[in-house]
Parts: sequence; structure tokens; C-alpha cells
Amino acid sequence: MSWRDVMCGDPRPEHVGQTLTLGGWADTRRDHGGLVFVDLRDHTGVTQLVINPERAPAAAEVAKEIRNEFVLRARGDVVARAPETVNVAMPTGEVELQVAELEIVSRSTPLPFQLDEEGVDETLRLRYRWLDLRTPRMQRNMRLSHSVISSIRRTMDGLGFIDVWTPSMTRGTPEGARDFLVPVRLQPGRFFALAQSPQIFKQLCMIGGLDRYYQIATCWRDEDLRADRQFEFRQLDLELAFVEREDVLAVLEQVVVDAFAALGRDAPARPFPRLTYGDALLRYGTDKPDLRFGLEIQDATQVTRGSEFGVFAGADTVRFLTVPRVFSRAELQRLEEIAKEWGAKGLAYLVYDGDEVRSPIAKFLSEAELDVFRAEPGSTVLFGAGDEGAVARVLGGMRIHLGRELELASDEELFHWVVDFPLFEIDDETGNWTFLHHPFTAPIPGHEDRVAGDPGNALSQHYDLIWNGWELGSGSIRIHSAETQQDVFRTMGMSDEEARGKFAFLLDALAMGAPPHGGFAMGIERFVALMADEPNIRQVVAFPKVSSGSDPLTGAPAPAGTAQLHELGIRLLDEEPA
RNA sequence: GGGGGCGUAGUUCAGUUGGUUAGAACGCCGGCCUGUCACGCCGGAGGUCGCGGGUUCGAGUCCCGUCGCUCCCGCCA
Repeated sequence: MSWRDVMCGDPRPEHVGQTLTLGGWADTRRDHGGLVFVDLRDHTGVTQLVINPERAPAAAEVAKEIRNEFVLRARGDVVARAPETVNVAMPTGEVELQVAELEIVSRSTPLPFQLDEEGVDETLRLRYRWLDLRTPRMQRNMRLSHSVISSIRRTMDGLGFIDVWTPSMTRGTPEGARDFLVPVRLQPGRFFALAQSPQIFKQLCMIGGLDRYYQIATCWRDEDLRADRQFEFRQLDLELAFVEREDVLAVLEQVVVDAFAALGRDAPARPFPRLTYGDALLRYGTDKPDLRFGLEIQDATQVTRGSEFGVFAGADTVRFLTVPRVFSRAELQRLEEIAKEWGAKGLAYLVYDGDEVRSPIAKFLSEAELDVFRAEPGSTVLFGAGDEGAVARVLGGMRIHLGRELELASDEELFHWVVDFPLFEIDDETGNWTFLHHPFTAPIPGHEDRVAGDPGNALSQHYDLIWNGWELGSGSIRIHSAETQQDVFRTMGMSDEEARGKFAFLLDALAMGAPPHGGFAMGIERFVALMADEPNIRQVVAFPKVSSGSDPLTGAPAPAGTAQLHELGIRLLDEEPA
């Protein structure tokens, strides 16, 4: 007797008359005293077992002991159900297995949660992830994740990319995210860093003539976890030589469109729309706008210069959002609370309620100002005033909040590119210029001289891919000249010695025949979570960590023993007796 | 580091203005039941109301602290 002949979801009318063995988990048991029904489940579905004590007395004895999630093996004839007992809600509902032999292969203790219950505490699900993985939701997510990744590999293979493995244990990248450090027994006091990304290695692949590289690369970053961030995650990492921006974008568009097709979904139209960084920040208050709804931010800085309203007059930037709805005083107070969460000091508004304008600030505003703000009756104008970054953040946050609350988003899947980012920004802590993304991003053609001469106005060949307001990934055309790379390091305030100390291998490589190249990195879990319509990436990761950074299943991270630490040459600052 | 939300039975939740013995459903245990399919019926066990302190005659409920989870800001080249 083989373990199983078909899957639990398989038996159909065409199997009637066959004698089959099925293996799976006891999903439910319905014990009628004599007759016992068991729904046997595996990932393909459920088949009803019928155990009749008159036909199979031994099996009937076994059936009495069955409880939820026992693993069973059942052998019997597939029979057609009588018409009145057909279950139309069940794919296998026209047939059932008339059990002749039944074996409890493995028992289960009572479960800490019910597999069919909604809303079970996530930490509990993660603590018992092997149970959670049996649920249709997680089965779907894990299999969907696999389908997406295999589609990505097919696309990359088809486009002539080769999979090259790069080291996980490498050198720390300065000024990036925090590194996870790995001590080494052979060299106490020295540490590897877990790769934050294969960035430099893939550039070296280009210089090495592997001109179409890709990898589903695991990356590690020691930063606070979020709905869309884990300590470790995977990215589709790719790089091409002898290309320009559009060539890279086309590859990613192909990857996305093919993944949709692989899942049998309507693909977004190509090419994806392009939006400049400046436009995104001005109109949507963020560099990763959700474009499924309008609600665009408008600028009023010119007209509010010298306003009678002190807050406007004293602000660097005044912008507003016209919402197609009137709000009550209580609702406006609630909105103000939300604005404050994003850093606003208050929330000025004009409510156009019929013929009336409700607003504590209207009396301070000039006709010219009111002309600019005027909106249809039944709308509300919300203001942000302050420095430009803060205004963008507050109104951008307000826009997202209102878009969600008023359910403004359309159903379409919206992919778009954000391009023309600045190359540098001022680091608030040091006052120095620092890169916006990473120091290997090339300036746009014609802006090379600005790297040294006018860093604030140098635009970069960086691009972000956004899906419904989620940043899926980013990439750039890289610097392929050692001189420009040196200029970038100098602008960042790094001496040549320092730059050589950290990046000698890269500078040497760039000086030995580096082709023009560029690439991209797309977050696999983010992509899959969006595909699966899940609100956070933990739901598409088999064994994720919770937001404190620990794993409820294994209990990791755990303290290390003193002997182990000694071998590594490590002593803890707070040595307390364990 | 900062802000918001949540924490009551194994699970999901209810619990009024602070008031007697903290409830429901599912699950679990026992019994009955030969056509159910979320089977049904009868009975039962199960609680440090996250933890600590305070106010009070009396705290699940109010206050303070703390822990855990979660969302966000910072951070994420």
C-alpha cells in the first residue's frame, strides 16, 4: 500500500470505482455514533471520508479516536454520493472515500489556536508557525511567493541574465544602514558585516565582463522593523553593462508584467508612467506617492507672502489640499490630531459648506488669497505651512489618510517610476553633503561638473519603482569613472586617503576599464505581499521576526555562552552573572 | 529615542456609572446519535482580567509605572 495515490483535493467523479489511498490531516470529524465522517485535508483540498462500522468495523474503532489535525492514511473505494448528499460547496463534493482501512499515522495535542479562526494574535501564529502554515491563507501566500520568484527567474533567464552568487559575509558599508556584524574565531577583534546588498559586487561583475547579472539576494539591515521591513529580506538584484536608464527600466517592466501573467492576472500597461522627484514631492508630498487617487497638493507660497494671517506670512512654504467633502468641527479636530502626528503644529482649514465658508482663519485672508483657495461648495481646503519638508510630510500624510478614509483609490494596479532625484542632500547631523541613495549613483549627463562645483543642484540617474504607494525598489545608472567617483567622495567630505581606505578595490576596478552600467534592486517580499494583498510582509515570509526583532518560534536572538564569546575575543559591556 | 492603538478562559470577543459568584461562541473532556459536511443534542472542566504599585468600603473598570504585540515618526547607502 503506497502512502497516497492522489491528493486530497483530487477525487472527482472520474475516480469513482477506483480503490485509492489518501493521506492528509483531519480537518474536521463528524461522529454520528455509528457512521463517522472525516474531512481529510492537504494543500490541494479536502475529501470526505465515510467510515461505516458495518463495512469496516476496525476502521470505525480507529475513527472514534480521531481529533483535529491528526495525520491519517485511509484506503477505500471512491464512490459517488447519493444526489441528496452531494455537497455543491465542495470541489470534491460529488464523491467520497468509502473507507476500508484507516490508520492514525500521527496524533496531535489540542491546538493553541483553531486553524479556521480569523484574527488570531499574530505572535501566537508565529510561535506555532507550522500550524499557521497549514491555513489556506499561508498556503496560498507561500505558493504565490514561489510562483512569483520562479516567474522572475524565467524572465531573467530569457533576457540573458546569469545568476552569480556574491558573498553574504563581507566588509561593512560605511554610512548605510547599520550592519549586522559577524565575529570571526580565526581573527578575534575583526568582523565581517552581513551584506546590506550586493551593490559593489554586482558593479565588479560588470567590470568583470559578466554584463548581465542577477540574483535573488538575501540582504541584512539592522534597522527598526516595520510592516514592510524585516532584518533580512530578499531582493531581485540585477545589473547590466552598456546600458542607459531606459534599458534598465524596460527589464523591470518585463519582470512585473511577466509576474502578473504567471499569476493569471491582467498586467499593467507598459511603459509605466514617469514622475520626477520634484513633482512627486510637490504634488503628493512624498517620493512614493499612491497615484490611485488624485487629491493633489497645491502650492500657495507666492500668494501668502505678506499674508495678514501670521502663520502663513511667517512660513517658508504654504500648500493646500482641496478635499471634496465637508467636515464637521469634530472631524476637523480629528484631522488636526493626525496632522500633528506628522509633525504639524496645527491645521488651518476653509470649509465651503453650501454658500457659507466655515473657517477660523478666513477673516485674515485677502481676496487674492481666497481666490486661489476657492473650491466648489461641499469641499474643504486643508493647509500646511512651515518649512518645505515639513509641509510636504504633513500634507502627504494627510493625503494618504484621506485617500484611505474616503476610499478614493481606484481598483487598478498602478506602477510608476520616480526619476530625477537629487544626487546629494545636506546631512542634518554633520552639515555635510551626503548622497540621497548611495555614493555610486551617477549624475545625469551634463551634471558631472556639479558634483564638485554645485552639489545641491546635481540631479542623479537614480530611479524608484512604486506600486500603489509602496516603494518596490530602486536603482540607478552607476558611476563608471574613477574620477567622478573620487569627486563624489570628496563632496561628501571624505579625504582621498579615507576613500582609498574604504573603497580602494572599487576605485582600482573603475580605473581598469569599467563599462557604463546600471541596475536595480526590487524587494521580493514587498512585491509578493502586494500581489497577495497582504498588509505586511510577515504574511508572505515563512518564519518572520516580530517588530522587536525577535523570532517567537525559536526565541532568537539568544545570549551566547562565555566560552563561545571568549573564543571570539568578545567581552560584553554589562557582564552580569547569568 | 518619540507618538498612537491593543492586552479578560486554549482561541475570538462581551463586560453598563467602580458594586454580589467575570460571561458568550468556538475549541477541549464525558455521554447520546447511521448521511453529516461549521452535524446535532445533553453534561462538564477551564480565569493571577499581561505584570507591579496606588486611590477606594469595594478595581477587569480609575491613576501611576512596567512588559509584550502592533502601526507610525526618527532610521532604512
